[in-house]
Amino acid sequence: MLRLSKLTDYAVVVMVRLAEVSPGATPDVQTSPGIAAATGVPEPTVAKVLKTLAATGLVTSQRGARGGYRLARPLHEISVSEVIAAVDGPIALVACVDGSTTECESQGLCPVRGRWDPVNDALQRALGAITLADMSEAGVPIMFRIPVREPISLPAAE
Amino acid sequence: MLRLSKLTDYAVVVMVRLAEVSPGATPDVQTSPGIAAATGVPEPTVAKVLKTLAATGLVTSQRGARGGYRLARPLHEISVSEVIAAVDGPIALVACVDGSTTECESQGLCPVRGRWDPVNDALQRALGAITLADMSEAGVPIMFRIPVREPISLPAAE
DNA sequence: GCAATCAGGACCCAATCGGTCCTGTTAACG
DNA sequence: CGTTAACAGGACCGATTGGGTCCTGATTGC
Repeated sequence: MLRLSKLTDYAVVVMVRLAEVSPGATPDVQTSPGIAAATGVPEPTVAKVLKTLAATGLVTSQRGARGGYRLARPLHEISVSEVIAAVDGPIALVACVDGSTTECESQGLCPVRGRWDPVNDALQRALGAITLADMSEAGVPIMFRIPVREPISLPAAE
Repeated sequence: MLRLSKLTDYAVVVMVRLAEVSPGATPDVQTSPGIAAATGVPEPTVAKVLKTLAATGLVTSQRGARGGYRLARPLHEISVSEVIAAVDGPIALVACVDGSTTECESQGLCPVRGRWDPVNDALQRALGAITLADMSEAGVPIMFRIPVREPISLPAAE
């Protein structure tokens, strides 16, 4: 596998979307329904992702009426590994990473006890070197981006 | 997550074990039950992993009586990414990697369409640079290794 | 010919993820 | 001051997939 969850994908989509707001705009925050409408991701899922991201500090929230979410840092300062860690938990390739010595039933027999650590480390460095800005800019023509203002409440048909 | 399956872990254990045989030894192959006894991994699981590895060419098999398995290449020529790809399928972080344009329901809206590609590439390079030899040597004192000869049928108690 | 061993399935159970919903709590606006 | 809009933080369920076992062949050495 090594296939990460859709939630992480959604998180990237949402955060990139979150960056599409002028710093001095009147509502400098965006609401869950608004982002859902703009990205096509179901509202409850967007809300769930946003709450998770807010809990880990990658985005900041404004409660109450006229509230919403805002990026805690610019895109180019947020690495992919941070997003993955926030949504999917710590990046660990295998169950017996460290500690948990009681877990492995084949205690002294397991020839690779803790050997995944360098692999995890390499992975961490590779993912830490890529920022959301790298995933956002280029690749997708600007014409495909939905403008921020106007939540464009989608008709029920679709 | 990004937590890969136990099968991959077992595959590494089994292959490292497979390397613990002298090139000119009388039985230069090892059987599934023998490896299972030496590593502590359940026999059926070992057999399953071995069959998968044989199907992808990472190990070669000798059928019939006195048969068994043998590493196709030395440990230091087998990268972690190969093992992962063999057991868990191709390394792809997200469902919509390429092709499968019909999959994404939020077609033109998805701002990161195909943006995971550089991430996957970085991952591939990171994992491709680490070989099984890197995971085998050091870290585990040689005294913990079970000698190859003598399958030491474990007592039922433990 | 017999026995040991791999090959390649089918199969089931459990864990986990994806997704939805409900009930607070907060804060702006009239 | 009340109402409303929006986040917070759960519980909850269904579907998918992985982990693991087992069974029936095919092959080869003795």
